[in-house]
Amino acid sequence: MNDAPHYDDSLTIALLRAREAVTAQFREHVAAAGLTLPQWRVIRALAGGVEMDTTKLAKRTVILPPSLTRILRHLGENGLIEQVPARDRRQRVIRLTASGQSLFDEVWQVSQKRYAAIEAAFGEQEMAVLVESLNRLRRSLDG
Amino acid sequence: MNDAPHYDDSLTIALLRAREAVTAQFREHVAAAGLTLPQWRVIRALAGGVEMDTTKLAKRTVILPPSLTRILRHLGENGLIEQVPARDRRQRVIRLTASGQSLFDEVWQVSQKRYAAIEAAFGEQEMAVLVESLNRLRRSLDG
DNA sequence: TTGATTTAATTCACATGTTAAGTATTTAAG
DNA sequence: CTTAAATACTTAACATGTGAATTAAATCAA
Repeated sequence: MNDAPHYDDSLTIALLRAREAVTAQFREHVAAAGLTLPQWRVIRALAGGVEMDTTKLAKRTVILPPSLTRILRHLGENGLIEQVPARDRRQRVIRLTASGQSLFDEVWQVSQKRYAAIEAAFGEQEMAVLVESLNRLRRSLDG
Repeated sequence: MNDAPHYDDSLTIALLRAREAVTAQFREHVAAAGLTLPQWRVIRALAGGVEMDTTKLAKRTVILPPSLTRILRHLGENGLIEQVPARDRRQRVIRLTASGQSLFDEVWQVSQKRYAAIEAAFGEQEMAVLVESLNRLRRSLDG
């Protein structure tokens, strides 16, 4: 009926704003640890002794390969990650250093609290439903 | 119970991936028109003769002021937007040129089809519920 | 009216997002 | 065994994200 863009109702904008609101809950304490949010996603993916090559890491953290290359350089320079020898010499297999795991442990404690606070504010049940819905949306578009 | 990060179930990652899947549906035809997605958000916000200052535009398009400054420079150089004299001379009030509106009309036709396709794939009802849920999440975190 | 404060926008510096092209290694075809 | 194709990353170039500092104009207090 109305061709005018209903801006605030659009899915794309709603996703942007929701993401902005959620990341804001984590940005402060992650930055206090000297990390950006993408860097933190990488650290988090490797926590607990996980070893992973760049391709898997990129998919898991939702970071494009060129960005990940730069992020791994930063983290390596700060002594938070190290490279593991791999059979396939094209691959870069990465893991956390002891220092990286320590930093994870610190930041993770606060992150858990923030996550719990979001669940408390929004509703634990509704949050599970929302995550399910988001993942279903993605599957319906990928396939 | 389990301290290990349940990566794929996390709200932040689910939001990232869902957004990635949705924007992928629009990126191709927007790029074919010579626009990036943030540039398109700005064009879209101004469509139909809307005039807006930078602060409102930044909030509406979810683009931070420094980014918006650069985007407006690009769009101005391409003759898609122009400045409107404002009472408050600190403000930059912007509107589309005729050329900008034409480009909007073209791209918007395809965008509507893509949006409809997403609704068809995911479900119109579920989509409305999802958008409502995302906006409620945001309100519960902002307040 | 003057001077301090607030507001609007830009600039700067650095990090990430995005696409295309390039390099090294592995796999597979012949 | 040799070479073409595929794979894993990296580099390059440009656009945007992000926080801090800067500039210009409007507002407010005294």
